[in-house]
Amino acid sequence: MSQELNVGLRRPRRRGSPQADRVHAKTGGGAESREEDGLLEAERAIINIFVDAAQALGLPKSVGEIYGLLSCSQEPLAIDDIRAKLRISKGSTSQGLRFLRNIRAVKTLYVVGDRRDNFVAERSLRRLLAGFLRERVVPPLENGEERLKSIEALLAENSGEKKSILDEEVHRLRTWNRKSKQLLPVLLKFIDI
Amino acid sequence: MSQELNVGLRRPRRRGSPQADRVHAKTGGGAESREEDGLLEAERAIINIFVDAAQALGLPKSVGEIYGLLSCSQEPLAIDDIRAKLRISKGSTSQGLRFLRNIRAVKTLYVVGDRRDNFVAERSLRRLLAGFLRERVVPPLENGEERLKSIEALLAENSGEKKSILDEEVHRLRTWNRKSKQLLPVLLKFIDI
DNA sequence: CATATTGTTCATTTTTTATTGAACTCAACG
DNA sequence: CGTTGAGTTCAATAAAAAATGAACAATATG
Repeated sequence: MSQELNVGLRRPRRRGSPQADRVHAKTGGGAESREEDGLLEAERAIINIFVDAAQALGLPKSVGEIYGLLSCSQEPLAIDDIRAKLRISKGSTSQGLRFLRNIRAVKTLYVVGDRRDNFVAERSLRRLLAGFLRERVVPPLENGEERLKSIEALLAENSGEKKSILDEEVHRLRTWNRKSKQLLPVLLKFIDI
Repeated sequence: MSQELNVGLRRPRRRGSPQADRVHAKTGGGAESREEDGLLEAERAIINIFVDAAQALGLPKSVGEIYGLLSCSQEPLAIDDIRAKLRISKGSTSQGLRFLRNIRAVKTLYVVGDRRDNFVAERSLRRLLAGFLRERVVPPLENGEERLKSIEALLAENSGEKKSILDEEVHRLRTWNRKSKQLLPVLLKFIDI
């Protein structure tokens, strides 16, 4: 792609040949329209929603695919089921599930007589959000305070004309940091589903 | 980088030779430590905070650099000032400023006797957030409703075993969508700075 | 108008990120 | 304990995204 910011200015476009859509393009096209991978067209459309959401959050497409698939599935799925249905590699599947497990977006379920790990999607938006915040938002915010301290230290040994504006800037960033941390519980309180 | 998810599992690392840090690594190292680019070490550290924030939001590094620089600067800066201080290309600067203008994170300021566009950073977190939400969050949410409608249409012509679970799934996604839209004003009300 | 100054565009290049799959570890099972 | 099945790791590769900079407006200025 060219210089495009991929930042909502225009629609992202593929580079090479006009290519199949995500989650394996629909082939035939009957109303039922099943495929070799056993995914309904509607399922693929739902998965695409999660793929887009993942990309909006800066997560790899495969993470969105996996969560989307599990989210559409009543039964728990094992890694190899997921790999087969999505036609992605073992590695991606393993990595994606690891990430999703970390943020508690999926959990493993014990299935009697099955040695494999079986996964189900966390379907509560509240718990999903909580996991994401805990793993991905809180750590940078906590880290922020330390960074601001070290900037203050740099500024202390300093006395140029810029010092006062930078002091202000640090103060403002600290306020932002504090406010953001306060915001998290509010989010969770508001999202009650 | 190898398979790494870049997703908080581990620290992201550069690939090539052990390289200079962002915003041009500090060279000499005295307490004052100015550089050819005229940036104080503390300024660079602040800019780095914005670079990290940009990357967390899935925005290019250059966008973070530009906003960070403007945010540290008392006077408005013209494109070429920004380009020179950050040592980035004209193209990146222009694109980055366009994006920042779109989300109202910077605004142009008329300076008498100066033909050039001069930029200042929006320093209110509330307004910053409002712009980001309006430009980057609301459109996908609005679009979501349409996508759900078309999925319902697909499901209507369908009657397999999967139909009921997918109906449920669409219903759930619609609830998520609605809740998310309701959340936005709450955010803005809470962030009053 | 010619010319200079400012800013944008976009093909190309560089950098970063994601995916793949063969080689591995680790249990469970017989 | 060897073998099989499940899952992870990670070097290599492919794909996507960002940065560059020359060519191109567009506008002011003399």
